[in-house]
Amino acid sequence: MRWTQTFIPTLKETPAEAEILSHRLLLRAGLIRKLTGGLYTFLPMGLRVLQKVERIVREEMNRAGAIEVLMPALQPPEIWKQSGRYESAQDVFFKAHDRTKREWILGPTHEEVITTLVAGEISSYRQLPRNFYQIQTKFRDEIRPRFGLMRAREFVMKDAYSFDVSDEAAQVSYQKMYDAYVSIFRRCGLRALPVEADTGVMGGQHSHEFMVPAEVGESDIVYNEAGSYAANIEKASSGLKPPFPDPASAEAQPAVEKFATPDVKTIEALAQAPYSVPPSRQIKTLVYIAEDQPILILLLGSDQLNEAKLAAVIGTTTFRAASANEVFETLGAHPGSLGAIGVSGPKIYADSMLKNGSGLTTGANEDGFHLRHVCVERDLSVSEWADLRTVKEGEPCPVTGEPLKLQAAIEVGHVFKLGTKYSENIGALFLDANGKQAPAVMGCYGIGVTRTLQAVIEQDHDDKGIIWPIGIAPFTVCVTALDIDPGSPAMQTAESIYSALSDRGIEVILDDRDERPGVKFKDSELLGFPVRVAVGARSLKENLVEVKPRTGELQKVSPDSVVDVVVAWIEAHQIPCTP
RNA sequence: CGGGGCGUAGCGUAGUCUGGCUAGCGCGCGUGGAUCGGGACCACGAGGUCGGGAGUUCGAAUCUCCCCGCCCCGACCA
Repeated sequence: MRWTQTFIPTLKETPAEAEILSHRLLLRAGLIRKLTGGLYTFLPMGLRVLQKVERIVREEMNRAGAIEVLMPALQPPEIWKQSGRYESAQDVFFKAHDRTKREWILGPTHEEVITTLVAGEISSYRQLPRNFYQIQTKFRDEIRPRFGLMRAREFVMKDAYSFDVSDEAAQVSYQKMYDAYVSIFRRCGLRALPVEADTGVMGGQHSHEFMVPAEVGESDIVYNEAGSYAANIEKASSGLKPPFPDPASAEAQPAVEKFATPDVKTIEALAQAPYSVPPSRQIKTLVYIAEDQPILILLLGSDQLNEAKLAAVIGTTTFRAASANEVFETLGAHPGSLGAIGVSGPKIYADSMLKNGSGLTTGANEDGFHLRHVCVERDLSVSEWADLRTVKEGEPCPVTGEPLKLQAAIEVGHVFKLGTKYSENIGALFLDANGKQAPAVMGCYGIGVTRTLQAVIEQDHDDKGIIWPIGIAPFTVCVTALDIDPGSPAMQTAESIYSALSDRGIEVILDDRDERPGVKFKDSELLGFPVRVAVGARSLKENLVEVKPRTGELQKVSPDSVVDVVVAWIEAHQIPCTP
């Protein structure tokens, strides 16, 4: 490819619309352009990278035995009603209407479509297992598109769906995908960490997310140094023991005592003099409305509620924090003086850290008053104990006991063990060896392809620009001709190096623009080509050209040997298909 | 949806508070010159519904109201 024959609109200045580095570089390097918020055009260089990531995904999916299909982007609402997700997924739908006003859904995901297909085509255990995948554009009405490709209204996703005869078989399919994902991200040069994840709205039983540690990441992961434990913060638990070891001592505690706390509205205020009750000796009482019913959640004052854990415990995702009015209706006091003592109506969920708790302080359900000397088991009627708190950095790992690390990360992939929810609702049933009908056991596996591309940039760049790994760089080598006069030795040499590298199967771009050397060098660094070969009169006088790996040392070699040098460098630095 | 910020040429911006003549600058773009190994230089030039609409005023980029869009923080996800 010749630079002048393609379209690479690089930007010297940073567009105001981009906040994070990877987004800026996507724009500046001329990889993408915005149409409007959350919608982007892939320009030639961006498209090449996208296609390379897709190629790696295809190779690894095929290798893992998955079968490629392509499903419609437009979907009928009926299948969503059938799976039972029509209502719960409302918020993410982009909808379209045809001339008869009939409603259509632009697919945010494809469980319903694939399960409908399988329901019609698969009827025997002899046809299983099967794993279908596609690379498709998904549409989601994001609350807030942001960070360029990171969270867009429309994005390219690889999604795979496995169908198995049993849980055990499904576990095998799951593991194959898990392993394929490890390979895919490794080959993209991404340091993606598999972490235990919450299943959220997918309603699955078991799941891992593939996370790329990055400051701009939208979720937090928790892990230990040894690498034996890693989980999404929503799922993470710690090895922390409740601070109240001895249940017997509770009986020896003094009776509950009410005391005045005028103007105290927060945990922090109660921790100050004259009260001086440390947060870890307070009970935090939260009021939530779950499926229209108020519930109470009790935590240590020093802990934060983890809503994903709460969802798992109460078995629904339709809940929210109660409004100040609802709180008052429920408990007769305003936030700041809330407690669960004497409360009988709402269910009370208590975090395990409160187990055997004594000598605690809580709100009196009377504005301006608190209660002290509270013993949890003695004074409170807890409906259910559970792990409801959010893990904090430095707490002991549940596996090894070493201090946990906390890190922001970008989710690039997610694997779920789904079970039979969709196959049952949509009727993806098969006959087993005994002639008995059973729903296929499913798994689903997603990779944000466009997001992965951006995550690579976010992970590997410097002040000059992008640093692509060889496997997904738009071109592997950039031959920079410092003199483009067709008769000049520099251009002739550049041309012959360009053809020779192309003949060796190397993807090479020849910078044949009528630009000053500085411009060409800056652009090749901004675009992040792994190797640059500069050909100019100055070096050529000594019969030399310059080989400069994007992140390595400049090397002067003869034009005759440059192809071998470059090929050898590539072979030494590319990421192999298998580790 | 709540909170904050912004909208002036392809891009980055000054001017807006405190209304006043042909709306200024840098990059990029065009022509010419000089130069020819790190976004260099000189000259000339093209390019603007000042996000849109309504209003106030002798006069609006500037003040008022309504609308639209974008960016950032929170709830959502690949």
